[in-house]
Amino acid sequence: MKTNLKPESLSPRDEIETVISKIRELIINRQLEPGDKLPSERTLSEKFGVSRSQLRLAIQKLEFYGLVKKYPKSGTFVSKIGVGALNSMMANILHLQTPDFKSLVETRLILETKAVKLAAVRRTEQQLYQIELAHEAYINKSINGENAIDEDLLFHLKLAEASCNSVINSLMLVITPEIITNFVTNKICDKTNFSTLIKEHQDIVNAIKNNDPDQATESLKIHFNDLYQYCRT
Amino acid sequence: MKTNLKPESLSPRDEIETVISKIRELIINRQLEPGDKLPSERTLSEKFGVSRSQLRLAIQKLEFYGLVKKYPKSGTFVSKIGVGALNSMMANILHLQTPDFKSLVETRLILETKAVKLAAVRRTEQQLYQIELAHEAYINKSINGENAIDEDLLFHLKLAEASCNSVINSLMLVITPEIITNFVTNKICDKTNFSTLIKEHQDIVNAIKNNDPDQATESLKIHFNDLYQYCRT
DNA sequence: TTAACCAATTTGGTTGACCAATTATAAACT
DNA sequence: AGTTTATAATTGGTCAACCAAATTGGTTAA
Repeated sequence: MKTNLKPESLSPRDEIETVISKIRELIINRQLEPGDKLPSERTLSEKFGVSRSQLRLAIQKLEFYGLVKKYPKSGTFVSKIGVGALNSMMANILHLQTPDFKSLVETRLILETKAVKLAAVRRTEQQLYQIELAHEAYINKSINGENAIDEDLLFHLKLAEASCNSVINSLMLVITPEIITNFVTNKICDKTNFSTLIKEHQDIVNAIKNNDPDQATESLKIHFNDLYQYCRT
Repeated sequence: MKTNLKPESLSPRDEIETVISKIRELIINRQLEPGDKLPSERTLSEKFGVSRSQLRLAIQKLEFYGLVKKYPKSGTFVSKIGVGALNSMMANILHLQTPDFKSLVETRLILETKAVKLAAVRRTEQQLYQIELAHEAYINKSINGENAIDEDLLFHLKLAEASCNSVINSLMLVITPEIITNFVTNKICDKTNFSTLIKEHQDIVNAIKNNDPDQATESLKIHFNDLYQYCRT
């Protein structure tokens, strides 16, 4: 039987969620409306019974999801979003699960498929050169029989850059490393031989060079065929 | 003529970028290899001439993009990604522009189009019910002539949830509020009358209900026709 | 009455000191 | 000599005090 001497003590992580829950209740109870200025950090930390640093972390998280907006030395304001949406989004944030590998891969496929399509239309000469450079580096490393996973990653990052869509590029930057690190453990790559992979890369490069978005999309789908299969299982 | 008495003083934002640049140089010069443990925060802050809090913020940013991994009370470690990729990603992070509105909308279209397609296949009965509930709320608010932008947003968030892809759902949560707030200023919505919008929503709901992914995709494209046009301009 | 200015207060941002968990080191016992 | 245990040093995490910018309210001069 646990004595549980300190029932009020929570881990910092839980404290952050507690703060978000409390702020959510304030909004639900209409004590805090969209557009309103939040009470000062000191006031809220005292009101919620947490330290100011923990409260700041909670607000930082809310700001990351765009639910509040901070103005330095001035105050923090609730975003001008409807109460229902605010409520739902906060519930989502509170229940956020750590992303599963399959969702990561699936999302990567979606984003990169669109990225190469856009790249074929929008790429600058400079970006095309960067892609070709990365492609050559991949070839040189690969023909020596060495593992060229680094060069492969770099090649795909350059594809995302050439989409000329800053959001796609950012999102790819966020989800790619997580995929790479899990890749090593899940052993999904190195199924085919390197010469096939080189040719698949070359097809993508050519399509982008020729400003052919449909061909670029098709070439990428072929290249990612294994990944597509994986997502269906 | 400016006297510039404190040439070394930078804004905190710039200090963070300075720290990332310095860490990047360490990696380029092979003084820090993938998988290595970084020097302690105190050591690095002294070495770089910044306060520990600023250094922590820089490392927090690197961790967000998956370039380093923190283990509490133990140390911070460089992710096991190739040097070339690390270098390129850090350069990307340093040059990250604040996302432009068109990229945001374009990415939202990509993600939500795929989300409804997946939702039509994977949605649970509970998720379908949530979507229908949000749809009815939208109708009830809309037929009174009131602005139902909140209910509309909620409806679309439920669609993303029903995709059963945690990453898509998270990304939608991140980019949606930013779009909404800019929507008000850019005045892209309220072009069509509410009865048309209700029917478009209804078509999406029906397609998801009937587990028809292609129809769901098509219905959403019709609904987002104005947005597609906007992205092409 | 109005506008401009100034001081006091409030704000988020920043810092150096402290904390507990972890790890490295060395001593001690078998 | 090898293993275990005790101890000291190092680590990232946390906190309360401090800082400068921004706001606010009142006062004064036009």
